[in-house]
Amino acid sequence: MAHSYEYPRPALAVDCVVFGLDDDDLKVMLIQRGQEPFKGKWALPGGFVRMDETTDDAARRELEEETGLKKVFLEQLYTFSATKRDPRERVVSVAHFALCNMQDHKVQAATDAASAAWFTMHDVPSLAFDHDEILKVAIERLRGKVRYVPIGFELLPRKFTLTQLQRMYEKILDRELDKRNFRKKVLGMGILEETDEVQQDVAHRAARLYRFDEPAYKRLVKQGFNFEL
Amino acid sequence: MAHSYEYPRPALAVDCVVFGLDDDDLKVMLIQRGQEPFKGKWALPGGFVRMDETTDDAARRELEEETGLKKVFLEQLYTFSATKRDPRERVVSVAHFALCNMQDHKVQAATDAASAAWFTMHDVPSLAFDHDEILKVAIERLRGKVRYVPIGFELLPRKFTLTQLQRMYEKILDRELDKRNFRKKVLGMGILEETDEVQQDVAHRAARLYRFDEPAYKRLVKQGFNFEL
DNA sequence: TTGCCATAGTGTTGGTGCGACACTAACATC
DNA sequence: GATGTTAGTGTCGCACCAACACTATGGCAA
Repeated sequence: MAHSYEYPRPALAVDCVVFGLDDDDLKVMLIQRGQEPFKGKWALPGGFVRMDETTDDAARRELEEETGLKKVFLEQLYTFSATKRDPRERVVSVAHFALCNMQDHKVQAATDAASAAWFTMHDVPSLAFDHDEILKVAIERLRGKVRYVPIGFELLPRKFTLTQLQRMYEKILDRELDKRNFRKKVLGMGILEETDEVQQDVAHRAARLYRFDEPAYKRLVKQGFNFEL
Repeated sequence: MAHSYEYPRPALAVDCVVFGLDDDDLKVMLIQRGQEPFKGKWALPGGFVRMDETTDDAARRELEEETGLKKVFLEQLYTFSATKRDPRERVVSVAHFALCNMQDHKVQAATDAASAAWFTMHDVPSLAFDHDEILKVAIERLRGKVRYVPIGFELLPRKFTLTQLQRMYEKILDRELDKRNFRKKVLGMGILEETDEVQQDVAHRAARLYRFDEPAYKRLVKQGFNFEL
C-alpha cells in the first residue's frame, strides 16, 4: 500500500554510535551489511523511523533488533542531511550516541543484520555511507563530554577499581594521566563509594573496588561540573 | 502532482532560534503565524526542507524569507521528533541556533510570514507548537557555549567597548560580573585588539573601542578553551 | 568656570586547585 | 623467601581566581 504526499519527502532514519569498553580498549559496535548498497561493508547500526515513534525510540529499537543491546545510555548526536549521503534516494539520518559496558551487555550475534561485532577504536575499517564522518563526530562528542560529565557510570561495570576508571579516561582522551593526581581528583568529587571488596583472581596485590554514588553523581551533574584532566 | 512512497514518512522541517543583542537586552526573533494552526500566535521562524538542500541550507533560506536576516552565524541545535508536536500531521523538526548583532542586521518586516519582531528574553510570550521547549534548549546551549567559545564575535558590532562585552556576558549568564576581573580575563586571552577610537556622543567619559583579532580567536577556539566567569 | 554626575579604567592579596614527581605495601607465583 | 606486578600514598611550587575601592575623564548644568 502506497502513501502519497503533495510534496516530496526525504526518508528519515536513525544511526547509532555505540561505545563500549573492555579491559583492553575503547570499542565501537558495527554491523556488516547484508544487502546493497555497500553489501558486505561495515556500518553503524540503524534503520528507518516509524510513524509512531520518536527518533530516540527508533534508535533503541534498531539497536536491539540488530545487536541485541538494550537499556544502554543513549542520546541524540547530530542530524546528517547531505543530499547524496545515501546513493538510493534522499535519506536524512538522526545519529545517536550510546555508551554501554561490555560485561553486562553481551552482543547477541545479530538477529537482523548479517553480523554485529565490536571493533577497537584504532582498528575501524572504512564504513558505508557517511558513517566515517558520523563516527568522527561521535568521538569528538565523547571527548567533549568526558570533560563535564562523569560518564564512567555508563561504560564501567557496577564495581570497578580506580585503575580501571583511569584506564577508561586514558583511552578516551588518548593520553596518559598521572595516577596520584587522578585519584586525588576523582575521590575529591565525592561521587565514588568505597566498597569492602577487592579484586579477585589477580596475580598481584588486589585493588579495592568502588561504585558510583548515584544520588551524589546526579547532584553534581545538575549543578555544573568541570573535569579537566 | 503527488509523490508516493511504499512506507509513510514524516514531513521534515527546520526551525531557527535567533539570538540578538542590543544595548539593553538579549533578544530572540519571533514571527507571528498567519495561518492555522496557532494562527496569530508567535513562533520560531522555520519551514519545510526541500529535496535539494541540507537542513542548514533550509534554515538559512527560511530565515531570510521570513525575517530578511542573512549571513548570520548558524549551527544545528537538536532534532525534535515527538509524534504529536504538530497537530496536523507528523512533522520532525531540526532546530537551529543562530546569533546575530542587531546593528548590522536590520529586520525587514517579513515578506513571508505575517510579521517578525525581536522579543526581550524575559518577555517572550507562550509560543506555537513545541517552540517553548525548543527555545529553552537553545538558551541552555547558549549558556553552555559561552563557557568554551568566545561568542562575542557574532553578537556584538565590529567595534565595541569592554563594558558592552561584559554586559553581553551578564545578560547571557543572567548574573553580574566583576569589572576588573572580567577585563583582566578577556584582555589576557589575547583575542582583543585595541583600536585608537573611543565612543562618540556619550554624556560621560568615552570608553575605548576594541575589535576581535580574528586569527587569534580562531587559533584559540581550535586548541580548546575555557572561559568560566 | 566651577562643580557635579556618570562611566572608564586600574592592582593587590589571599586562597584554591593543578601538575610534577618516587617510594613503600601487598599479594601471588615460582 | 625471592621475585614480579600492581596498589596506594603526600608535598611543593605555580598559576589562576575571587574579592575588593579608588582615581580619571569628559559632558553638562548652574
